[in-house]
Amino acid sequence: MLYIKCIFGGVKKTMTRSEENYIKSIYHLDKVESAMVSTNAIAEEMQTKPSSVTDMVKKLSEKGMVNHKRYKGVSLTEIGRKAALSIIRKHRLWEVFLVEKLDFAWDEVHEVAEQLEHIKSDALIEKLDAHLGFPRVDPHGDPIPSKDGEFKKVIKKLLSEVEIGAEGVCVGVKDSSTPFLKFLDKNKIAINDYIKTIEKEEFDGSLYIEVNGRKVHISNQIASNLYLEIKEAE
Amino acid sequence: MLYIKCIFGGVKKTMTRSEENYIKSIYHLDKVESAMVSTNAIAEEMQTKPSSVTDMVKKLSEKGMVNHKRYKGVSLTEIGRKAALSIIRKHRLWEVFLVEKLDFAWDEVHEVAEQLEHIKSDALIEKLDAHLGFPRVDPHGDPIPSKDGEFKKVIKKLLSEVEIGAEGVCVGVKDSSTPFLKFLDKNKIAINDYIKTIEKEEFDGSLYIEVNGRKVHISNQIASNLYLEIKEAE
DNA sequence: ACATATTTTTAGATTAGTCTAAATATTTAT
DNA sequence: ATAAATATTTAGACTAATCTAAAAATATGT
Ligand SMILES: [Mn+2]
Ligand SMILES: [Mn+2]
Ligand SMILES: [Mn+2]
Ligand SMILES: [Mn+2]
Repeated sequence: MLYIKCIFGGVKKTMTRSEENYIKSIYHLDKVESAMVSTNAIAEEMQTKPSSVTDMVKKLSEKGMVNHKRYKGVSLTEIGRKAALSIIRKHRLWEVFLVEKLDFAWDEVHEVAEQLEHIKSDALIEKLDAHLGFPRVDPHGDPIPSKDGEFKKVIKKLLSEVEIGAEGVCVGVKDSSTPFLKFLDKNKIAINDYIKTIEKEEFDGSLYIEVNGRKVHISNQIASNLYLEIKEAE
Repeated sequence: MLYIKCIFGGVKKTMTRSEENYIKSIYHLDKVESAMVSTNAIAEEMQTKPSSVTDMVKKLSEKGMVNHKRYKGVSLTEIGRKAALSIIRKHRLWEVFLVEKLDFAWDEVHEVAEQLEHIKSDALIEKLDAHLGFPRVDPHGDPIPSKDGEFKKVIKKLLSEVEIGAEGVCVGVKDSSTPFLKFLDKNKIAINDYIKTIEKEEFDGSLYIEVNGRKVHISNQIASNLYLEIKEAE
């Protein structure tokens, strides 16, 4: 197994690729549910078996990356959270690189970034960050954590959940799957477009909207996967 | 273990990171000795034990990447050679990227390229190649194989082996270690500099040369690690 | 409350890659 | 040509990461 030293929040830890993938999964699950993360949920996310998860969770727990209460689930420690953010930072910076510099489409970058995020070199990621002009968000609108794990909180709401008449900049997608992103490309809806909600169809919950002034009719499923930045009314 | 399909010379093969590193080592050893490569030589190159080499060689042999005669050593098959060149291509393209785009010094890129060379994505490496303007050589002057394993043969000679009075462009280094590259930086000797040999010191074999017109005195050890492109006298 | 269903953990096996120590083959030197 | 030295392979063990099947804990429904 390949071990290379890295620094997370000032604490030197060495993690295998598998450990990193688990930590990242746990982070993502932790965010949406905010309770303890269940073994089955991790297994589902990682496309693996619950028994494998139990094994890995034990190891991560011994390393101080997660808190584990038998039969009750896991949560990230501060070190684990920092580690997760470090990997997410790398993943998103590489995604920016692939789209901005190498001309990949935004639906093609995930698999490669999934590999690149594990390259171990602090100098590399800092120089990459500079080369890209210190981007704040990735091609899908997701924020890029800073070196020490901070990130800008965007006040955003799903298009399906804003009141009719609301308007704002499209700042992200919830689903990053190829079919969805390709749909958006085809319908010329992109990050940073200005969107107004015009009317909601009672029957199917579909939405009449304006994208940069152009009228578009989208299903409720589409609307449930697009984020709008909402200006707080003062 | 992580397996991702890749294409080498039209033949789909999946190789682990470890297999790739072995194949690359065998390729490098094969080139200098051109006889069969010995188990101990591979163990030395890979910083591992002969018994581990034997195991891996068996696996590579079953996969059709090397020919193995028990107790006699190994040589690469055509598929193995193509695989090695594919990895070397990636390694050197990434080195160019690190130096040209991310501002790494030429003595800092090897370790990171050693990781990046294993990223599996044909699209990635083709787009990277284009992004870099299809470079023919890496920062150390080593040629970059084309997608299908061809590369330009440079007629080059070690500075220590050319006759006195010979002159030509410095096209590469034999040793790529940090101390040697830093020495060259310090003494302002770089790839593409024009070098003339003036005189050889009988006593220690050291060499008086001119680098872009500037007089420099270098030891025989330095001269034995610098390549000059020699113009064939017609 | 208690039986049933679900979730989680344990036990034991498997594969890749490595190691040490011992056995075997080859090379070298007398 | 034989013995000694060297090189290579085999045998057996170890760790990391996974799996299946079975056991144990927790949650759910009536
Ligand atoms: Mn990954
Ligand atoms: Mn993304
Ligand atoms: Mn490598
Ligand atoms: Mn190089």
